[in-house]
Amino acid sequence: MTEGESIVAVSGLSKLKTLERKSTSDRISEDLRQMIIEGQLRPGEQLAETRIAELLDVSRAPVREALQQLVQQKLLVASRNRGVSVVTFTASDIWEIYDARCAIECHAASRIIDGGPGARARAADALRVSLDKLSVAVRHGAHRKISAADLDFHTALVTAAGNSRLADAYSILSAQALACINRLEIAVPSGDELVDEHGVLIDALAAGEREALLKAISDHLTVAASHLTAPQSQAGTNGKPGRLH
Amino acid sequence: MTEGESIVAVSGLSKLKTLERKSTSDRISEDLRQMIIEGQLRPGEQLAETRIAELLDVSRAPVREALQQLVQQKLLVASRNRGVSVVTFTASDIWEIYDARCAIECHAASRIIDGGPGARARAADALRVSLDKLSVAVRHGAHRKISAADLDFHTALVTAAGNSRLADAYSILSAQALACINRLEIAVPSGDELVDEHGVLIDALAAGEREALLKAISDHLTVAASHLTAPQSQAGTNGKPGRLH
DNA sequence: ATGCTGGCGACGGTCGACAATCTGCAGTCG
DNA sequence: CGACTGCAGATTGTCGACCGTCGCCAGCAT
Repeated sequence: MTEGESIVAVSGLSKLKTLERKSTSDRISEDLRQMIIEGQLRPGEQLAETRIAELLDVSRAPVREALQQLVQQKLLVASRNRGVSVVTFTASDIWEIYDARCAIECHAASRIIDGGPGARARAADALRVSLDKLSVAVRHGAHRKISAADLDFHTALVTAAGNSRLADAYSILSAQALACINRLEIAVPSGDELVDEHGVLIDALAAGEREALLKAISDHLTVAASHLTAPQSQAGTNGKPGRLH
Repeated sequence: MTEGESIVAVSGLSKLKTLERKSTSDRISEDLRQMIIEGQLRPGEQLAETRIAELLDVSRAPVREALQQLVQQKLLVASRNRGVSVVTFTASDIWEIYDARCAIECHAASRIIDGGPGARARAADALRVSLDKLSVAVRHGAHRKISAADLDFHTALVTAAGNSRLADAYSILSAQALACINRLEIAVPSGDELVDEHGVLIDALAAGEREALLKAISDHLTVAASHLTAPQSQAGTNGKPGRLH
């Protein structure tokens, strides 16, 4: 009160400020989301409310809310009176996801450039931090870590545009893309190549080269989608059809 | 079975195929959504689960699910242990919504043009149908009808791109935009002008003029956002701040 | 007079139980 | 022998009730 500083802050008690401020349903939702994204749940697998509830030793109500959240995030699909099951992605789903990502990322990048040199520099700095984490993950070698860092980079790009609604829409697409990637254990073409590709994006952004940046993002996503839709390395060049898993 | 035609279809019973296939929570959600969109609920108004439940003579469970859906659609905001309240839009919210709409609509338009002359023609036809409805609404004169028809036109544009995820993301933005428009009973600058502006979009689309189309969409949305954020006609030219309602 | 503390009312979060619905299989009729 | 009908099991949809938490306000101490 007296100096604009809370008494909690000056007495060093701020560390216990957050004592589990999450509802049960949110925790369940986040845990399940992570399991789906990391591919620990098979596509099409039925998730019975009762089973999850007694597995977690909670009532069905919070489980139900959690499942509903994930349905709205398009990670689960619900059938009336038949419960929910883990989403199954077709090749056209993947194209949709990456096309939508392209829409949001390109617009975000364009808006950052519109923001002037200062905004460009700030965004580039933030992206460099994400890129460092990505390169660390690449060196470490864990698939899940790499893909997560990859998507974090792109999320950072969208976040830098400062439009929370764009970021919200992107987070849904990001989760779906991660689920796709992690389900088919595709080795990234080359870890270093992945880092380089993202580095190119940062350079174009920092330089303010709009057209080059937009094309780089678009190409980057198109290539990624291609790898996901023709993964078996010898399955031929069938573009659209083919169900994954 | 025998000829690929269901016996239901050939016996003319298809009309009763859908007999109220909606869950209670979905009906509640849609009704509330409509009320919020049409501005029948004041911004910031508290919505107590108990009150709604006994008002509709149902249990709290389906009401709770409906409210959660609307929270995820960003039409309600939830505070822990304090229930939900109708969303309040600030001027920066409006800019966010219209910026995000611009991202999705421009990308959709671009993809339609990518689809070639056939796709352009189909999309233009669909949009002309929406434009007819809009002009009818304009002649009829009801504000709510006009704004709804306006958004339907843009939704048709996004739908024509054939990306369901893009369409889903757009529907959330569309609802928010409608809520903004209907809350402040802005008379559209001129009904005919509104129709003309959309007609220009169709022409550019049919002609396949990508750059002109993208610019037209962007300008169209920017102008609309400007009208929403400086509505009082004498409130000065303060761009960003200012809380609506 | 001002700030803290305790009680009070209200609301959401969670729970266990009942009812409606769907799926699969067995039984039966043509 | 095939197809329709009815039953059984399981799961979801819905309900009423309890408990913890939050915001407000009166009362008290300073």
